[in-house]
Amino acid sequence: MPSLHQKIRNNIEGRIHSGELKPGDRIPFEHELMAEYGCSRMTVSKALGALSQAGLIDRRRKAGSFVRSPRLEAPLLNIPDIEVEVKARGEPYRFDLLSRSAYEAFRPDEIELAGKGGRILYLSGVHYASGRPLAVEQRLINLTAAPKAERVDFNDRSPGHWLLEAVDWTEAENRVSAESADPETARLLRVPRGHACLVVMRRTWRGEQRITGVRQAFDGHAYFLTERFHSHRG
Amino acid sequence: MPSLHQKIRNNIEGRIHSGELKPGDRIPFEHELMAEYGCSRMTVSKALGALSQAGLIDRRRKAGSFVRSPRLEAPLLNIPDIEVEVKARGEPYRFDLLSRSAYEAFRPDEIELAGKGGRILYLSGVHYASGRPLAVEQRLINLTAAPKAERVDFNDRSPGHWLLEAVDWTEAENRVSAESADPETARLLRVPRGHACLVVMRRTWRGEQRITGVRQAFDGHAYFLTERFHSHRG
DNA sequence: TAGTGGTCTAGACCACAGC
DNA sequence: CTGTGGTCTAGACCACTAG
Repeated sequence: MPSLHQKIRNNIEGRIHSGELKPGDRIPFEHELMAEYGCSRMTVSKALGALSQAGLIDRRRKAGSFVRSPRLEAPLLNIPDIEVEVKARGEPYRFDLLSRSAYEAFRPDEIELAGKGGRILYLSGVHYASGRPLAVEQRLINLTAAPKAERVDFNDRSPGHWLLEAVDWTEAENRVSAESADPETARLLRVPRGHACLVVMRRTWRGEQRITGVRQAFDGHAYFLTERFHSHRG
Repeated sequence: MPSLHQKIRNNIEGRIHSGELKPGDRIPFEHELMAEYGCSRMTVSKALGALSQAGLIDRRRKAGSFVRSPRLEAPLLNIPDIEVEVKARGEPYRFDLLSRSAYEAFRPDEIELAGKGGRILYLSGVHYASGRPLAVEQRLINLTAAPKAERVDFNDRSPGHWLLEAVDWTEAENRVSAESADPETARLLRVPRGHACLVVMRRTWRGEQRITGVRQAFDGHAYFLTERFHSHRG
């Protein structure tokens, strides 16, 4: 259940993205929104403040709040943390662990991750937003690099979220592709077989040592990656 | 004169960046900060909420607020130039123009690009690598921003390649998603209907002015995007 | 269960920009 | 001068979770 200030924010954000409110348009005054939602001014202010911080609106005393033109953003890339992204949208998040096992590296990709004789933690599970499946994840963790992982209960925690907090990393590589959903993935995502999925494969390092490798398959219609950056020429 | 919640935020942010507070450390509880700054809880909450939204801290009920692991910065992002990428792999490149027309902006997305009454150049075509189709492209060019485009023969030149050389840009936004191939796209890419395609939608700006908007659909099995980057913590 | 953050209220004063 | 947003208060109840 989104909070009231989230509702107000989502409502206005939707009207901007739908084109109902265009750059330059004035959005209702705070006191008008107070009346519309029957709430206090602080609540309205929190919603508009968040929109302002997100760069969607421009607020001017005495004049009002106005829809901004697309703004410049710093080129910032991060390892997407699905848990954080879902919660940032004001939706409840859940991770369901499907399987878990620890064993000695055997396949070539496992040996590349943990070295010969190194131990691997394999995890698979599903990320949910508002109770609907968002992504299926398969992950290998190098237990030499992150030994604590073996004692963590991932039944209700996103492994990626835990790793980002628990283990320092120095390098990461994302590979993004599109694939048709195999029957198992389709079942877990609750989409038809063959449905287009956005697949992100990521590897992370700490120095020369590999930490984790993960494959995340998103419903292609429900998720997209966005990056915004500016020219080095200006 | 910074406001009080700004002071609190700046103070904590400084202690994080200076290393006094490290990832995992707990920052003072709200009631402790209330006493320290002699202010109400709402003020403290606003400061910590901003730090949380900025991704610097993680807040957990009953537990407290904790410094998060650092985010990463992108070393460089660029606009992929398919022509350059294909040739860099040592393969012959070809662009086939399918259709071309110039007209006045009509649809909402066209008006967003060129303004009301602005003129648009629409191009569609296929990128080939070693004679095999790699991507289908549909592109709108704002002729106010790039008037020279109207006199260019794109029958054998990649519009993206020409634009990158002819027109300066300051901002760009990429949106990456996965879609099933519609019949027309499938025919052009020579893949089955419903085949998973990697779709890149890109918009570019020069200051406040839009330059171009393009949608490129790649065979999901033949193409992927890769990015590699470093943590600033090392 | 107790303590934390999450949210919200009904006021208030002030700074600033538009009229 | 007036009306707007910017900030702040001193409460309150609720949700979640660590112990």
